[in-house]
Amino acid sequence: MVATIKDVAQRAGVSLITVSRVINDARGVHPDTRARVRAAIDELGYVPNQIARSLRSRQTSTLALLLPTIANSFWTTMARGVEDAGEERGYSVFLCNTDDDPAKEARYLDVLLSRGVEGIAVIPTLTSTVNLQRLQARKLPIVQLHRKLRDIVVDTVRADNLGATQALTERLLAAGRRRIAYLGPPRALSIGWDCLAGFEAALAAAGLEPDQQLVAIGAASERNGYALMSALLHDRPKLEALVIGNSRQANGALHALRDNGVRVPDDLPVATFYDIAALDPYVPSLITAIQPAYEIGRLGTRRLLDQITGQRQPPADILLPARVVEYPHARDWAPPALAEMA
Amino acid sequence: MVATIKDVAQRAGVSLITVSRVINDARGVHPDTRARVRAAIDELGYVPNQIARSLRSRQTSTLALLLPTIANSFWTTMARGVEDAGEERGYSVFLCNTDDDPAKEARYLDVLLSRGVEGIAVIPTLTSTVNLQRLQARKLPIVQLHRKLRDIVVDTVRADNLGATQALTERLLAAGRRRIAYLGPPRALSIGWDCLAGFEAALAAAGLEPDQQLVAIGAASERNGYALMSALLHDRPKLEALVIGNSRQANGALHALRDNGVRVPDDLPVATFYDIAALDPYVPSLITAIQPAYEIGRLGTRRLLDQITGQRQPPADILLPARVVEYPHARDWAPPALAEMA
DNA sequence: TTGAAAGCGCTAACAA
DNA sequence: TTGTTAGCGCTTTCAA
Repeated sequence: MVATIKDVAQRAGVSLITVSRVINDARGVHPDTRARVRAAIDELGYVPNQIARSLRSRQTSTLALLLPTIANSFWTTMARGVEDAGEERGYSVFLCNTDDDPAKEARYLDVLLSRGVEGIAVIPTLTSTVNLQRLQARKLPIVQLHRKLRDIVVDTVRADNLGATQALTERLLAAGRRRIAYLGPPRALSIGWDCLAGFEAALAAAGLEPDQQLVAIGAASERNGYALMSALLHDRPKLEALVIGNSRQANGALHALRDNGVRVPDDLPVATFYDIAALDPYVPSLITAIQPAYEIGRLGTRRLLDQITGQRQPPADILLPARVVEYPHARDWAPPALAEMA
Repeated sequence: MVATIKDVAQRAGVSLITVSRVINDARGVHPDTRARVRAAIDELGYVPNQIARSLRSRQTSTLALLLPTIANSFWTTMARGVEDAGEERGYSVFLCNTDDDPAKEARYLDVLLSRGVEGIAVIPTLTSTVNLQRLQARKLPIVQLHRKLRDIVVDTVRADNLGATQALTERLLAAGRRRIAYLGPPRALSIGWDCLAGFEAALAAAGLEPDQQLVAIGAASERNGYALMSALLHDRPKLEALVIGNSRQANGALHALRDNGVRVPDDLPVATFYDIAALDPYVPSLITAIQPAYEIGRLGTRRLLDQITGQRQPPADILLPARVVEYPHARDWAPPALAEMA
């Protein structure tokens, strides 16, 4: 059998509680006693049973992250921020793939409640409100990441999408473009609303009327990006530039441009939300806004941990700036000299 | 306070154990009683405490996956397979980023042991052996994914890299190429060894002597892929084709080819391990072997769960076939007709 | 079909 | 500085 605290106590010739104090680094244990207990722990290969500890102390040192899917590097970059922030404070994280399905999300919440997670970071679906209200009723600390539901008041950490889209648009304006089209996700999403607002703000600042004929809005899928782009090309051939508010739509739109013989950026400069680094010399030159996925996860989780440890602050909506860069940009590794090689 | 089994029992007018039987779907409870208990559960919003349950029953219904990093879609595709297989049987999964650091791996193992995970799926580092032996000493079920350590006997599920590299090489041979170079990771890695063996097997089957001057081996990084490729181009200008055994090296090598004005595939056809779908119309045409990451995770976890539930079979080394495809390949979505659009 | 008693491994509260 | 007692919420064992 696996060693318990009792075995350690016997071997060290002390009581259970003394061992407990040693493994919890509590003060008030004589250094000699401590050393004896430590020795016994090593000899037995004792590992404290976190389950028993949790049952008694009501602390599990676990968090959960509900995310659309782990099979997408944008979300997992964020997840990595969550994990790292958790690890800093001794917390483990359950990752749960909701597939953006509220029912699946609800099922996971039961599991997570039964496992006693101390806080939940969530990238909510459009209709997560009821699920999150249930958590609030239990007073479970929550933080929203990346997306913001309006009908609920909780800490939120996300990118400044309005500012980013405004910056993207300004780059195109600065290059002398005027007939700028916009392609983005539905306004019902916080992101969709913000991106469009940023686009319009930039136009307004330049003294331009937004032309509704140049605004194409639809579901944030690759397929739909292709469709919307095709329609724009068909109806409004004289585009001078393009802003895209979503990276999946951007993929589809780039396919459509390619299929229609439109070269990027020679025929049409494109500014978009995007984050791909793998094969950058082959990607067409783009102006891109890179959302701080890792920082969103990390800061959000720190706020969550602050809630858990009782440092409750009023819920805030925190916006982190996106970085605007041009692709292809410099490699993050330098090609080594030939002489360096073995 | 949160409702416990005791509250439910009181409300339903039965004993604790009867409630326990209901939530565990045990037989031998009168339908009427069952209904009464169910009603009490709903009224109180009772969720069983998995911690208490685990302490008593010694079952946590949790697994762990130790992987290099969650911020890489190859690993998370595999992780998604692990999660889905776990969910099928009611298991939650802890994901742990080892960053390929055995010390970090060891630290996570302590946490996982203390949390009572019932099994561990691991993508081992080169020097994980000691860590894994510690688990074996505790009789904790293990499965290795994707990589195979030689010094330890446990279930392993991975891609048939030998067969895949052989198939890649054969494609180039079938196209009439003879002076084929090979660029891959160190032989000390199971993958490195297998890929090189597959390359050589294909040459041998075609009656060709492998030319050691055309074989470049080094660390599996993008930077190193660039360096190895540059050296090959410098020393052996008359290459007719290229096989690459690792996707990070492939990225670097493609950079190097581009920087040296070598067009792919016109000047040099390239066959490689690769898995990128995002912007395929822009990626140079490649022959690629796609490893079944999801299936590796899923099958491996099923084997792990079989071990846990006592269906122990002798440890096996299971090879799943890789798919060989040519990039750019067909989109997995069809562009919609313009008429379809709103 | 139902229940009473014991105890999983640990820590909180109190005592010496 | 060290120890004793009780009990976290549940399931196992045994009994009715």
